[in-house]
Amino acid sequence: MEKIDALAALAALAQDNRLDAYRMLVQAGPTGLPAGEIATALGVPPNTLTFHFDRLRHAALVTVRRDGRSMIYAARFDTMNDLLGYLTENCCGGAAVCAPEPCAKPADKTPLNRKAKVR
Amino acid sequence: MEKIDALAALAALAQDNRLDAYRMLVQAGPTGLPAGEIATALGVPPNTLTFHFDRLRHAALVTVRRDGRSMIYAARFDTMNDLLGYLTENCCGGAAVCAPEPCAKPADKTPLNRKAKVR
DNA sequence: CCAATATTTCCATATTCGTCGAAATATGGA
DNA sequence: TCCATATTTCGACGAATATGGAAATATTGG
Repeated sequence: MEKIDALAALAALAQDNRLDAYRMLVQAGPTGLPAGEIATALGVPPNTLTFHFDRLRHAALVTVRRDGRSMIYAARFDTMNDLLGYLTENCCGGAAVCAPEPCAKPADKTPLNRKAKVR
Repeated sequence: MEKIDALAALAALAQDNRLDAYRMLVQAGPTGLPAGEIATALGVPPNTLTFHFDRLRHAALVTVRRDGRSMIYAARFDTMNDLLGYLTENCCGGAAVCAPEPCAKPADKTPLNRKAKVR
């Protein structure tokens, strides 16, 4: 995942209503949920939600498909995985360092992971 | 990590200059880097960078300490780990589902992870 | 104390963001 | 076709963001 894509995904998730909507979709699984159901559950007017879904869609975090009169939104799990990968690689000193424990790291000044590609 | 903290961390990272600055700090390790060095490297005026560091600091993503005339900023790896944990738990259908593969999931309509705590 | 260095605070500005009323569009059913 | 339902598009608004010039603050060395 490129930096610009990670930036888009982070920005998309960094908003209350969007994070809530996205989490509902994640729990709903690949089946997805109709827009109206989410609007009702979150107490957000449908047009406002459309705005937020656009953001999530442009960040490749959700997909849409029409089912009758309803628009069914579903989470794109692959993108979240890519984002996690990006954050682990680029923003956590490498998975090996961060994944297991609260990040033990060397005390010397040599960068611990030259291997991490910096774009 | 609470939802509000995750939101703050996501918002803090969802900006070009801040993401760059944070990544520099991650690579620098616990030793950290002086503000001026980062300002020069990124080509951002020092006062603008102060603004961004404030955001990162309020999101608990970095710490500061004074060393002579310089302010040394350092990444807080623990917070990034918490964020990754939050995203995995709440936004990826549970680590067990997402970590290994591009998220294979059941086709039935039963929510796959009732266990995931929703705050 | 004074000058130089490093960073922050204050302030103004342009841009982007989140929100929602109102109208428009799409679909299914009688 | 006409109506009800579901969602989007349009337009406007206040709030929050990102930016940087200018001045203020803190620290070191002479």
